[in-house]
Amino acid sequence: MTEELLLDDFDRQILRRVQADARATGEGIGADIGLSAAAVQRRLKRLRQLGVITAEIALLDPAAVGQAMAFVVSVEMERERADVLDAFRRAARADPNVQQCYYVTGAADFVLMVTTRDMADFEAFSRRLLFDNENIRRFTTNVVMARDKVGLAVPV
Amino acid sequence: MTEELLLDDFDRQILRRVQADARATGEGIGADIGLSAAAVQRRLKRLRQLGVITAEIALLDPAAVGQAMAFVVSVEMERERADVLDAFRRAARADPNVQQCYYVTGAADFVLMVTTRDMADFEAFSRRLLFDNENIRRFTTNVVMARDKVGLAVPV
DNA sequence: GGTGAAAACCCCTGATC
DNA sequence: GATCAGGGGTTTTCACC
Repeated sequence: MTEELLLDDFDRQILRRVQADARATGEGIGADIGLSAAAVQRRLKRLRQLGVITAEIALLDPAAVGQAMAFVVSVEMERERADVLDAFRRAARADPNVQQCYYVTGAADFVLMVTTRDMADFEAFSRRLLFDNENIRRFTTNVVMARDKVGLAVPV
Repeated sequence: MTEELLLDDFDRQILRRVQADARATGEGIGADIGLSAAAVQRRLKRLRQLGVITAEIALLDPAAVGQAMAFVVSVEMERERADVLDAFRRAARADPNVQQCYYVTGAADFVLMVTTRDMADFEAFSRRLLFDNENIRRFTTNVVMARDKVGLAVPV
């Protein structure tokens, strides 16, 4: 289990900041929270090494790169055998149209966030990952009409 | 509508790279795709100005900051009146435990990705946003047991 | 329009206190 | 944690295609 007690208030303020803007400078952050630029950088380095910061990435406007459509797909497997679940996991993980894959409790076994260029692209995707899969009992698709809030930021 | 034709192959390669690592240097990227560091930086600047790159952010390990639990919540509204939908939208957007909120077609009206510290935290959240809301007909919650793939990267 | 090369600038890094 | 010096990355300018 990862420890949370390794973070003090400065760390949390830094994390809040870089969660919104990974390009914020040590000097800018330090000026706001009352730390020198070097101290902020030292803490950032530590937070990366500890694995608290897992990645720093660029977010793209899906429409701008031609990925206009998004879908929420709930998948119910035929039976919950470990090898069957793992096989689906791997396939979902490897599929470029799958943005997110969650293994969940409840009626569904998996919930996927999928982005595609258009409807034809989604049909190709669903055939590839869903229809041609004997182990899937059923799946339901919700078409995303509006992405009201999209982020991976976590309250800290 | 945002145009996609403004991107050439160099742009797409750069986008692919920074989607995985926003701290990649212009020199490193340029070496891989056959461009000078300056050219890469020029293109990155343009991609930011065009809004193709909407943000550069740090991703945190939820467990490391004490946000161990995640939920997929499907919400069905009592009736689809624009003002009712907008009110829910705003509330979801403002809630720190709501990572993502999608307005969708199908049985559900909204799908939310929610993270919380623990079950008590989720109960407080659901009371706050869901139970105390006259306009919600019903909602279903799926507890996330494993985050198999989590990202916002888009195929480009 | 685009690029590559070099200088200036800024930021990060490491050593020292 | 702060300060300062050194190295590296980014940004700008410039000449060129």
